[in-house]
Amino acid sequence: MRDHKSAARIQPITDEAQSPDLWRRCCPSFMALELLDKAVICRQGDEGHTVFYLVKGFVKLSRVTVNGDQLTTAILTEGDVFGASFIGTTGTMIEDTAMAKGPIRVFRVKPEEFRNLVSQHSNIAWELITRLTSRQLQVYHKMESILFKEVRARVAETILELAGAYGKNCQHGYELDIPLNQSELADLVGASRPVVSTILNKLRTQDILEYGREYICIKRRTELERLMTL
Amino acid sequence: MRDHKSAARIQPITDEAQSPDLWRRCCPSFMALELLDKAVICRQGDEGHTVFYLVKGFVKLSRVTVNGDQLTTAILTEGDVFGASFIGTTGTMIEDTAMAKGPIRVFRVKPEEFRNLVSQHSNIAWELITRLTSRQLQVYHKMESILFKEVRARVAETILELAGAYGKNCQHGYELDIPLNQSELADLVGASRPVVSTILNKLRTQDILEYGREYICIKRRTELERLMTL
DNA sequence: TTCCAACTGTTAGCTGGCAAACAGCCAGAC
DNA sequence: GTCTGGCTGTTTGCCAGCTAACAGTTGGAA
Repeated sequence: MRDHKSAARIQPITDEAQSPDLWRRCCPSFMALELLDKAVICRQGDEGHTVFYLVKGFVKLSRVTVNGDQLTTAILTEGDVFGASFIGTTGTMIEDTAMAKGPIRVFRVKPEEFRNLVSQHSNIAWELITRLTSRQLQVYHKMESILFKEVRARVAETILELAGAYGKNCQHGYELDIPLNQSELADLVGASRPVVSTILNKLRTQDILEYGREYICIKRRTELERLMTL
Repeated sequence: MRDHKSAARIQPITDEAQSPDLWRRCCPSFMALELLDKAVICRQGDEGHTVFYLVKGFVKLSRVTVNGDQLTTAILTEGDVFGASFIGTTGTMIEDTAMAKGPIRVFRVKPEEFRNLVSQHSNIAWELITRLTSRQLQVYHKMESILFKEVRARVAETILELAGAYGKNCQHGYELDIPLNQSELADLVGASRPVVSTILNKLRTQDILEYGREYICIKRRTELERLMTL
């Protein structure tokens, strides 16, 4: 079984794309923002006349369906782009609410200007393309899991994925860098909160995980990995 | 409810990207292929040292999970790119088998050369970016449906989506251009074949659909649309 | 210090859809 | 023609996970 996820997730960003000067040159409307945890960057339903480039930190993309069901589509990292789905250049609606998880730094520009930037810097264009492609793969993989694995496996998978990309060592083992509570985890996994809660609890009694209100820590990784495959 | 899918799906392709000469200039390995229905273009598990650009026709991307479950990830149209997920430029595995649905025309090049092409033609780069982004949106939407809608609604949705993008008028109403049998539809919907079969049957007796071995035809679109929203 | 809001834990009952299994049907091969 | 393989139609259990509902916890605000 390939684990492209944990491997592919964090790619080094070309320094070029991080340089405010570069952006400023192409984009009159350029602005760098520093935001705090839980800040809402853009909201589902807004007219998408802005492109955001995440320079540092994590952003959660989530949506609410017409029936009020909650779903988290993705957790973004450094180098990801979101906001306007610059499809037709014309005002498309934003599909997901973007919220800072922990403090973040983002660049903000207008879509037309972003297009300029990309057109004039082929390596930024290429980076964007590879990123979009790998996000693509991730989503397909997640769909596969949702369709064919049971919630227990998906919880394990999701936690490992988060740990792989955004984890750091702590005293027990490996702690997630992202503050997530159980409902949020459930939304991310695509399952109901009660089920996720029970699963986590069982994992704790088995000494595989340790967790509290807003953190999760992996104690026995290999066990988790075993669970992942149903 | 927005129907970005049927709307956004078919975008006119810039003629530029269609020109073999242009490709030939950047890509020594360039080759244009004409393939017949059911031809396999690349196979899940292959080393991905080729990029394909679909010039004309439809391509089905599907995969088999470790447990043998079948899943169709996408149906591609003119202008879509597939094959190597040119993430790390290095040999990544291909995740989905690509099969021609009906006769097709594709361009084939090496990933490095494709990168050249894209770097030297910013509007091709941009087109690719917008396409990837809109495919992104579609997948998220599909995930949402899988999680929160029942199979009946998903069947309706899928058929409408296919019709919107790839349909043409026929004597009864609106016929899908793509040859799909029930198992294939089931794989695309993310449901089991028996369930899909029963649903289709019921839709036929309700005079909403007409279908046969490899074709589907919508007779009462508005009814289908009503079903779509559960 | 107490109170409240937001989080976690747990149960009970219901149900959509799955797997398995089989029967009819059709189309092209021979 | 007739045979065979693949497609379609349908039924029967069965169960994972959902909703609803409630109880226990906890941490910060007042």
